[in-house]
Amino acid sequence: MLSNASKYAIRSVLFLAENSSRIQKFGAKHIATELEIPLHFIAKLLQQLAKAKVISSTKGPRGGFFTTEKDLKNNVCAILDIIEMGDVFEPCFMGLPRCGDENPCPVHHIVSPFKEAILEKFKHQSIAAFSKEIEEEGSYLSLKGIDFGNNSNP
Amino acid sequence: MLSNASKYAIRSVLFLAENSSRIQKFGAKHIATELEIPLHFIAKLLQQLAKAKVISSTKGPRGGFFTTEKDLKNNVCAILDIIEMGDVFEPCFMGLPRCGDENPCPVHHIVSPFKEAILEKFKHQSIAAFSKEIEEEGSYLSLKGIDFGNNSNP
DNA sequence: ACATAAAAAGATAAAATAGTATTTTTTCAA
DNA sequence: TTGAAAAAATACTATTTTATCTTTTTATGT
Repeated sequence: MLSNASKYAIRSVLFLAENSSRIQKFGAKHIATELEIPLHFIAKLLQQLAKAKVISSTKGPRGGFFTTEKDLKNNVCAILDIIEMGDVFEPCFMGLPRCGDENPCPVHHIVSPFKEAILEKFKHQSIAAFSKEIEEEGSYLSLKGIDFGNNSNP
Repeated sequence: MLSNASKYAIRSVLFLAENSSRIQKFGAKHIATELEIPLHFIAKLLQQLAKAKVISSTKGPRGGFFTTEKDLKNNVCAILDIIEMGDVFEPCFMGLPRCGDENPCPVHHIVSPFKEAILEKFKHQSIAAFSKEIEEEGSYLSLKGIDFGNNSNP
């Protein structure tokens, strides 16, 4: 549903939202290491996002990527608009050309509410709010180096 | 989430479930036209499915693909097992390597119930039952030639 | 001014997915 | 028993996605 590019981009922006500021920037290398994603791949994505003003960046020594208050007013869809072309959630799960409420595919009534829920979040919830929710919920952008000590895998 | 190959395969099998029998077979060409999918592509997929005994086929004149009572006892996951490699629904929506209930990604609690619902259907509902449901619900495998007469597009 | 750190830009390569074409084999029916 | 219809098998091409590498530009601290 989401391409790797989108997943990487979203996680990176949310990472910046949680950790960066005008005086606390992060290089592509740092982000790549932190989120365990390919350096050059994420670098290009971050550049696209910066160019489109979804995030901010400065060149040179002590430069890097960061988010401003204004950046945080964006939502996840703003990211997807840059990375993907066309609506990611538009196409029918079963591949029917004109699947919709009136002429549904066999799983339309299962897929449709899910799409709405995720779209609601991505479209109407600011990056700032999304980021805050992540903290409150205790969910993760990266599991790097985290050992939850579940003895299921010795 | 599903590849085009999977979507084509599922729709084709459900089409056969609804329309075919031991004495009513369909050639790849017919199915391709009916479901508006590429002929040679679906032909290859149908061959794979027939080889794996998910559907049946006979060569020669009056031959074609069809489903037997036994075939209909399969479920959609049997199709996916042939076409895709690895679990289609396993990977995390956000791309976290070990996302799960204990260490969730930021959208885990939205995605998880959806995956369970669709997996329940694909895993535990027979093709026969799926097909029956399609008839009862009035949902579609193809919208070819169907004009719903909504005046939104004149 | 100069060396350096970092982003920006561009070129290219590898892999996966999607789709096409051709040939061979099987089977039915005349 | 032979011709044709259809699946089966094989080989190939194209496109998209993913990933890497190289060079250029910009800003900063000394």
